[in-house]
Amino acid sequence: MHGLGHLSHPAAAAAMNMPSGLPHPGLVAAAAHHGAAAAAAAAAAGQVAAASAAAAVVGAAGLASICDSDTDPRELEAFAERFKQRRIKLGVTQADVGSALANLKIPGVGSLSQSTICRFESLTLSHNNMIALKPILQAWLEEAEGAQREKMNKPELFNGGEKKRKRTSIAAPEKRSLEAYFAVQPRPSSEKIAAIAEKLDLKKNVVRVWFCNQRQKQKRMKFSATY
DNA sequence: ATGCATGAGTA
DNA sequence: ACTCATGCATA
Repeated sequence: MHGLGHLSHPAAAAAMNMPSGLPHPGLVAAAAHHGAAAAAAAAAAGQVAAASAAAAVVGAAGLASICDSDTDPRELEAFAERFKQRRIKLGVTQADVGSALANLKIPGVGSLSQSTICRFESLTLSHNNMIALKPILQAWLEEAEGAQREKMNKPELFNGGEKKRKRTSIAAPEKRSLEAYFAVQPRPSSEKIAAIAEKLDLKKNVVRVWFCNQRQKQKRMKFSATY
């Protein structure tokens, strides 16, 4: 219901889909989308992209490593932990941080959900996503600690007769089967998906999305070796 | 904290 | 039809 402008940026757009499989990309790719939150990621991605571009210029052809501390997994991990620690010290919840980001008047930066803050702290986001969010959360942390006496508010009360989204739950047996299929073929064809769906008596779309989410999981910082 | 889902951007 | 960032709903 609330509208924060959308942004379009060639830099981020040009590096959207990563060439999975080849020598790991030290590039920054991030996408913008979703309402207000979209703008946030967009801005962050833009900044990082610019920085990477500058550093990339050095490596002519053969080299492709970015020794930037901001992209170093260890640095991110350390920051995430420090962040959580200090956040708790401030007596602020993950949800609070998320909404407070909007009050931080960074151009194009809106609010984020409790889910995203949680995932940032637990490193269960993609490496690129972590890099994009770090500067934003760091800015919030500094401001929050600086004005530790201020008050925070988030009077967002709006309601109507909106239909609640239902979360379909896949039973354990079916889930095990899916995992088995995934181990053999992480990217089944549409036909294969249809077959699996029928066999497990699940909607084809549910199966398709399950595979998509499973692939994303593998790319999360915490479990991916492809930093 | 995490499962299933959406939507923009890309190919 | 996929990837990727992100979120609602829920355990």
